[in-house]
Amino acid sequence: MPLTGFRDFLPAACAERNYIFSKWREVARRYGFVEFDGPVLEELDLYKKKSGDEIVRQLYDFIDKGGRPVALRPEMTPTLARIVAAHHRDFRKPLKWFSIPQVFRYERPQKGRLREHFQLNCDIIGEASAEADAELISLAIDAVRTFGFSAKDFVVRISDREFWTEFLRSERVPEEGWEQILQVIDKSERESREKTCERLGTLAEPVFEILEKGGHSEKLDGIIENLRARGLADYASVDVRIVRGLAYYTGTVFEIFDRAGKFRAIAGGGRYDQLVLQLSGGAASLPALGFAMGDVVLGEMIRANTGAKTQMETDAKGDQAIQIFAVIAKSERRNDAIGAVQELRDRGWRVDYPLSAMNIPKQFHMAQARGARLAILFGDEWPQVAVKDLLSSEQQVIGREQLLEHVSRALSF
RNA sequence: GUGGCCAUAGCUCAAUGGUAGAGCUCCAGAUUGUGGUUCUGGCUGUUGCGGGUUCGAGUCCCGUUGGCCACCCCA
Repeated sequence: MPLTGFRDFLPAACAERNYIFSKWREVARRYGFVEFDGPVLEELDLYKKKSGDEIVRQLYDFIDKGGRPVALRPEMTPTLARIVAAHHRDFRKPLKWFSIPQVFRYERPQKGRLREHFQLNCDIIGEASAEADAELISLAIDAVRTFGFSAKDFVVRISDREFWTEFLRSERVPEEGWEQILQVIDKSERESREKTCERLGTLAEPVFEILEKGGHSEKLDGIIENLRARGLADYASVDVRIVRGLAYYTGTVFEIFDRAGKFRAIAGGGRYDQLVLQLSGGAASLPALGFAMGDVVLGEMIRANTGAKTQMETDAKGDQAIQIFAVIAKSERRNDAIGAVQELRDRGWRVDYPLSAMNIPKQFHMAQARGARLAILFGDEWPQVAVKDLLSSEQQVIGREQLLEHVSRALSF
């Protein structure tokens, strides 16, 4: 058994994971994003500095053999900000980078939440305009749409922290108290109105007025208009109840949910215009924004949808299947068979054959179980071989020298 | 970190306190030159672990570990 909250990926599960990753990559590249990666282990301080003790509590951290406090990455953004702070001069702005890191957190596992998961991480760095916000949100939408989901399945709820900080400034709330009030607003959906009112005190009345009237801002209206121009407006709605837990967000924030409300957030992200500046020690000031989409909740959502599930399973099955199986009907033909196997593999076909002597029915059974389309029989026909199409059951005997040509014709459609 | 439910073969699950079973998977054969169907046979269990009650515990009690779920928190 793997450790609590960790997963083994047996071949079928690994093939499904590959399916999700390849869809993510394909969509990110469609948007002009390039892939990067970083270390799984980072200095503990990288997370402590910006996140505070509350998050350190769930960090997977330890002291390494050199006495250094280190932590398995709980998210990708600090690593990205660290890399960008050091290397941004090498790149023309804006940067559009993505990664598919495995991230870790130490806590009790539950539905949609383990101690490790993989996430698609996409970030735009060095662009302050709201066009970047809309571009990133579009990518997030497409990264879900690509699995066969539509606007009736999920929605991205978009908010703006500046909307709230301006409100708090107008209410003359001291800046030290902002973070705490934002957290209360973030939780207001999950808690009773009484409790929220109590925590907000004198701010309760104006805050609830905003929440009930559906507050918005010019920036948010602009993002929705932008998405409308892309034909994606149905996938988005302004919702100022979204605040997000992380302290480093500075502007636009958003989360993606399934419409039925059966799952946790599928993805979340926002603007963090100060983070690169902080991590570079003031050397590089770059506006930035990004989002992360985890494989666990998305996977649950795919498995709960018949169409999406079938698509994933079909793809995963094809990922594991071979194309050709060499049946060795006479043991004296083994060397002739492995010679042909090697030639076919050199041509790029996925080919397998029995590693030990076994009777013919079993070899055909194996060919079929491995998903082979063709079985090539090496036996009494030699120097000819029998090529059987396992789908149509049609079989024909051809000369050995015609094999490569015959196979490429048979498998070309 | 807190709480609820659960724990029997590789998987899904049976077994009024009375000698641990079935289906599927896997392996072999029926069929020594042809897969998907069928039939036959075979393998695997300290019933998660440790105590206790009892003539006797998979079953009841306590502890423990693990899983699932919810809370906390949310990257």
